[in-house]
Amino acid sequence: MPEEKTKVLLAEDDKNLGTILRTYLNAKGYETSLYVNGDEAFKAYRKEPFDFCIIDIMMPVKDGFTLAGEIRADNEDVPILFLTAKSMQEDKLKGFDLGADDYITKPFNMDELLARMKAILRRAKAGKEDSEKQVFNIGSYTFDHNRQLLIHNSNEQKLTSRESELLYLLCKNANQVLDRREALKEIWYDDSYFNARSMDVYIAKLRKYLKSDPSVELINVHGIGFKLVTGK
Amino acid sequence: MPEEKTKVLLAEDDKNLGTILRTYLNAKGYETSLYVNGDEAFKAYRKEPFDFCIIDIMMPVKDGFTLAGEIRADNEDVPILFLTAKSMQEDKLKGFDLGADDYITKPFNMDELLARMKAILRRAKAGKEDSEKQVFNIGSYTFDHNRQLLIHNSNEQKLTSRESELLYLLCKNANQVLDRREALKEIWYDDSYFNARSMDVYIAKLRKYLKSDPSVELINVHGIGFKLVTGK
DNA sequence: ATCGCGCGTTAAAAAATGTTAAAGCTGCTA
DNA sequence: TAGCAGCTTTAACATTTTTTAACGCGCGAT
Repeated sequence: MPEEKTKVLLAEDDKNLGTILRTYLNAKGYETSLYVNGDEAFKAYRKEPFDFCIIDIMMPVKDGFTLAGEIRADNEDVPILFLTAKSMQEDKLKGFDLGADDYITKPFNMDELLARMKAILRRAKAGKEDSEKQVFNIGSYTFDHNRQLLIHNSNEQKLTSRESELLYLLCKNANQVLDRREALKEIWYDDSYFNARSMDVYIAKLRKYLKSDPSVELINVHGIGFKLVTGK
Repeated sequence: MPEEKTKVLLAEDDKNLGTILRTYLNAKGYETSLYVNGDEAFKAYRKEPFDFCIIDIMMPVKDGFTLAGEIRADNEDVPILFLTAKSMQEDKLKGFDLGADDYITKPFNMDELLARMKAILRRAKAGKEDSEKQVFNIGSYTFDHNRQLLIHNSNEQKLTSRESELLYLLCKNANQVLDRREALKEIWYDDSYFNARSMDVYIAKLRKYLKSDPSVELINVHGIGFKLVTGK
């Protein structure tokens, strides 16, 4: 399967540097479009989406900060990397609060630029996978495993780590039996007598938290484990 | 493919300590050669290249500073770590500007020595191939690891080194659990009780800095570590 | 039915963490 | 070199989380 090329928007007013960069990035497998000021770049951006933006801060007509702000207003996920002059004062970078992912100071090594791009893209990708389905609906409850939060009618119950991990396993096995030993090995790394009793204590706690919705039940399967029955 | 072992040059005149160190490092997978003075060490160095140098400063015939200088003159990249006596004044080391990567004071813990070696080697490696991302977006905050700055609504909070390093590790593991011990070994080189408590103090500080955005949370995972949960 | 074992539940004990402040260090400056 | 300022560690105490203990009940096999 032919992999989709990453489209790079490059906004750089120095034609010399810009051309070199574009050539370099194209050689590295990126589909790079060069624009010599923020205005042109934004016009192009509106016509077609890009996967990555490299923006020089100091440009005529429309500077890099403004351009980045406009792009961010439209899309808060697309990675943005700034090119800054070495002379730029720290306080100027202060305004650099609009969700740029990184910056690099001129003059820079093109390999380093590439390395940073890759790091950002890798991270963005990982971020998407991470934030997958960690949120479950349990009857009228909502459980956010990542935040360790159990929400019911706009009131939030913070869960402890153990509570959250146990509820997470139960949710993954909703309406199925969660085996005691499995859970113990997963959370306590060892199914000893005391850990088993500890788990029972947590089951009791979860029942308390979940008692507001009678259609949700946490029932025991004698000698086997527990089952989270969600009402619907 | 068999991985190439890291070759370590160890210059230490105390034969007792030197032998123990060599044995320890060899057990940890480093190919270690021991020399009892700077002269012998440099002769060996000219014959074959090393990947890492551990040099005692006070040695007969040719002292550690001289040896390090000679090695640096030949190769400005090879990592050098000094062993110093406790009595040695800080300012003597400071004046020595021959590109040592670190030093450790006798008597030292061998695990700590190893941890520092690993840190230095990791940095050297990272610098070459994959310079890491250093600007992170944490909810409505922007964290610049390089400048040790935490920016929110165009107001800057300067961070101390420890704060910045810890936040950096947390960001690299955003929405994942950062293991306590990992962080301690990375930043404090040693996970002792007091270092762990120190880390807790820094966690509290970071929480204060980050409290302006309620969608950002720094939650504890009991007995394991911490997790930086970013809004979005 | 009844006996043993697994489970429900609550509370106390133990361990880990939260938080604040003071003590220790280091580098800088007058 | 004394003193100050910033940073880190240590100390002390508060709070939270987890584990252990204790007691009682009910399921299920005999």
